[in-house]
Amino acid sequence: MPKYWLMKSEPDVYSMDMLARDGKQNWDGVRNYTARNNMRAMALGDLALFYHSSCEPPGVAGLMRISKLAHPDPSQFDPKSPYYDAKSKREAPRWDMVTVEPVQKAPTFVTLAELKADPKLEGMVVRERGVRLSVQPVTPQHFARVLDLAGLRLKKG
DNA sequence: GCCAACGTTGGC
DNA sequence: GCCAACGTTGGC
Repeated sequence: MPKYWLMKSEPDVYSMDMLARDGKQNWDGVRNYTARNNMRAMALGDLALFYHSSCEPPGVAGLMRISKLAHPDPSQFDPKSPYYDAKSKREAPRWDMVTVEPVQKAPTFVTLAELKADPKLEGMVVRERGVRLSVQPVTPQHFARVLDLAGLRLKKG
């Protein structure tokens, strides 16, 4: 059983289009323990919604797949990186990243306002005010509904 | 640009 | 181990 996720990125920094162009990307820079733990709970083949945050409008821009399990994020050891963490030791890395690959850009961008307006998406974490978790779990029901709104269709296995 | 809500840090 | 202060997230 695959699990489902939502992962936020500011599109100015990294967007769904860039992921589609790059083919795969290390999801680095996560510096929140809950978000990190969610990445550690991911399995190969898990699907994630690519969410654009801090932009107008915020919302779901596409679908991606986890292609490499959580492994240490090298930026934590790089003093020149904005994600540098002086307290993290190489023998005990504090921060992980996963590698993601694009599945498909959403034919229809689904805005946060639309997510909030949909009765079927009640309880979805991203809708909650003040919750700023950048890697969050999504229920299978919510996930299927968002794919529907986005015009995304999974190939039948 | 504002600022509420949050997570983290560090003094005690 | 409490909790105030601080820095950050992220919608608006």
